[in-house]
Amino acid sequence: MAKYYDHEKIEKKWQAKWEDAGVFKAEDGSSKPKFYGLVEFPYPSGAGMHVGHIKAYSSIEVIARKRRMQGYNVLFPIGFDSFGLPAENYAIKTGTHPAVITQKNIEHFSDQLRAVGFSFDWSRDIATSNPDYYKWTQWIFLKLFEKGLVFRANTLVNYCPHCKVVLSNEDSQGGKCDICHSDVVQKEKSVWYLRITDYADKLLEGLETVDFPDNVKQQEVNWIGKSEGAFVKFSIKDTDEKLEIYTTRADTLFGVTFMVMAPEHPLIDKYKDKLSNFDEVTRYREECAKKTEFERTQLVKDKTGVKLSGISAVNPVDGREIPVFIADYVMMGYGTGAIMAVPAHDQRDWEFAKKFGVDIIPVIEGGDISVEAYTGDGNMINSGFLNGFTNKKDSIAKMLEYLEEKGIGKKGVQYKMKDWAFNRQRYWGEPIPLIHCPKCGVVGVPYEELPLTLPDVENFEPGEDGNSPLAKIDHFVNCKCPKCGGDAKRETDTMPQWAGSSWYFLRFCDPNNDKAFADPDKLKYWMPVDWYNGGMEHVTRHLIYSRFWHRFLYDIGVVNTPEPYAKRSYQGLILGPDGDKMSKSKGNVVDPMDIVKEYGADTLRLYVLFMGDYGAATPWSENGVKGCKRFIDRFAALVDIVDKKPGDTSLEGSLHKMIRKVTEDIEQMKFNTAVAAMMTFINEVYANGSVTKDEMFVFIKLLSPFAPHICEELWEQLGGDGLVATASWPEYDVEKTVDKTVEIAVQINGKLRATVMIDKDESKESAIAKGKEAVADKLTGNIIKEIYVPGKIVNIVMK
RNA sequence: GCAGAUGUGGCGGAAUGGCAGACGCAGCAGACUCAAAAUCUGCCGUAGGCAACUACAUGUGGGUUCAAGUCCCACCAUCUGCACCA
Repeated sequence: MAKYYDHEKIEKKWQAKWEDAGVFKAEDGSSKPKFYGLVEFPYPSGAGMHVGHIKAYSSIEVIARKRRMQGYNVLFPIGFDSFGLPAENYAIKTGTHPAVITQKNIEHFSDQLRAVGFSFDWSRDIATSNPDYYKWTQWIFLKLFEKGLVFRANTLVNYCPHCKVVLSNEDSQGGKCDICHSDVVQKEKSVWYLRITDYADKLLEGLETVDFPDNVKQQEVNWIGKSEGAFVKFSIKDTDEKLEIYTTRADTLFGVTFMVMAPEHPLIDKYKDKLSNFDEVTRYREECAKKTEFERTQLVKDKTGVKLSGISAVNPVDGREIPVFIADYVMMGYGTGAIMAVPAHDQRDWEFAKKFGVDIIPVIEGGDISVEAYTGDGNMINSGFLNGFTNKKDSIAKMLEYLEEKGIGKKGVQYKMKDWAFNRQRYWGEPIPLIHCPKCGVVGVPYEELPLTLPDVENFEPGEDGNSPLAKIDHFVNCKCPKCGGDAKRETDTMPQWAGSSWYFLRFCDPNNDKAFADPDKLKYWMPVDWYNGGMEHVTRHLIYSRFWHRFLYDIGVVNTPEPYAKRSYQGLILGPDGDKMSKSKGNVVDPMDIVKEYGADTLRLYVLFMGDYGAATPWSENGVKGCKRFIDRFAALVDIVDKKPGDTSLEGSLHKMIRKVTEDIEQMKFNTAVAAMMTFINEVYANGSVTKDEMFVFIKLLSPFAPHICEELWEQLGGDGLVATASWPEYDVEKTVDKTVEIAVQINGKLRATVMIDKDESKESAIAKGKEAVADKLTGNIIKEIYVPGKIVNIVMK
């Protein structure tokens, strides 16, 4: 069909025309209604774009183009998340500065994005590694520091021995380093944290106000992992020490028969002199320290532990003396790092008690505790003042009342989410703007000195001691304390990859501002993001982090909405043609640029949206691509039959049905059925042998968000006004989407027996009569019931 | 273990409780061609039948209903996330 168009030529032609006309430029403060559509900006990797990018961007692309045609002032920006390890690793290997390779990759990526014809507003292009940008990342960090949300702690952290970096929980899911996938180990380190747990409740509450898919919300709720319970203090016999635990079942206190501390619990060293088996305890603790978190949690195995011989605890409600153990099934990182064990009603405690021969006292009636722990509801027994309570809500409330009255316990809340480990011992990231002064402690870099720029270095390799490469740059490290003027040293760690992307959507509102991260009026006009599409893999990372930063900025009064994203959607993975995840090692990676070259950008865009349910993982099919190409060719060839039958109105109903279907399906991200509706229409046009020019204009408009280049070309050929990109979205007439006569099914006892044509307004009686006539020979029994569903079905129930 | 999702032809997938399989791919047959590709036309869930038609079919087993892929109960399988969370 090359006789109709040359895709390479027309794509370049129209991309240039759009650029010249500036049709995708968002207008600040326009009186039109605004629409802010956002896609997750890419990390500009050397490999260039992946088909996954195309799918992720095409959805909001279609919506943005449709919104423009519907009269909205649309902000659809793009930029680059350009700090990160791959550029740095490449720099280590080749000696090229990360800034150089990053710039090259950004240009390459930009060219590719333009070649696909995405309607981004390129005038708002940003890069997180640009000092004009990270100046404001540092500014926000200093605000967090000022408000006490930055703290330093010496703790066990996730550490990747291969990358030589500290990782956040989010970056070490499953015990594997997110960057190199090697095993993460636990290491004692002094690290900077952001107090994201202070925002746990706000992040939970915010979820109730936004339009996110339920599974996305649920995953965030689980990740935050709020649990309500109580902190209870147990005395250690013959000492003044108290051992505090966290429990969600304070009402089972009478069933506590032992306690367990995490092997890392700091109190253990205090008991050194009292312990008769300190050597054994030490050996066990060393054993545990060697294990990775993965080994410790992933392998559900036999309970291990050691009894602390020589000390015992006292049950605060009945004074019973109970043994204390250390065991690695208790984690230092959750609650207080110690638990009260109720073996009768907790399976883990039950297993431990069986193995170590500890008493099991039931306090809730039910189950068979000789077989397993009973975790259901029941009457309280063996529980002093709680005896006779029948539901856990009441018994917990009563126990809490008692604990608070006696001063031995109080209500408490715990989260699974941990504070955000925020420093990396790496070069290619935002320098953390803090100064260590021997006199004043930690002091923030003064705002007027921002950006604190990355100094040039010779060697990008992290130090063997786990120090950042910046630590070797004396002129960077040595500085004066802004408070006292004395000699001081700069923090040499950099921020994690996630910092720059935690607020980039704000910068798009005003990307060139050098007085503020964005002008308040512009923020007020554009925010919140109306529709944000991205990957499921970012739900517990980027999405949480950016919501946290944004909420903080709201609390200090510099942004105007508590939540940054009004609506979130996600795309399903594109799998390789073999149905496996695309990966270089499997050799099943499809390069989108090969598709653009061979079939054209329009075909690629159409295919990624047509290939399947947008939210589901779908394998790539080259034949499917060809099918989309065939459709576009058939579409282009329609010019031959425009007005073949002048004044022909036979397609009117089909046309309005298509407008309706495409208009509605796009809003629900049902792109595959929207495209199918257009394919159905084109089949009808060819069957009809003619299409009017006005019908073609409508068809071109509907297809233009998906396949904009060929649509502009045909629009021009047929003499359309201006650009399709700025034409108005077609309206449909509901009346015209309804057929005057319809074929309905005639069933006997729910089974299809015939079909019959009736008028759309046919009366019930008449429809049933026509139905009966069609199946007259089969009406052999007594008719019990006759059902008519207007325009759908006649069902005759016979005995 | 917990949370969420999914299960429909050879494949990707459609179906506000109302004719299951839209649309696309692949396949088969035909037209055009010296031929192939491209293009066009027709067929295309399974079984039986020349056919009209009939029976069976949406992971399995029950149920509700005039009517179930869709709703309810139980189970199986797969995927994703979290996971000794006290």
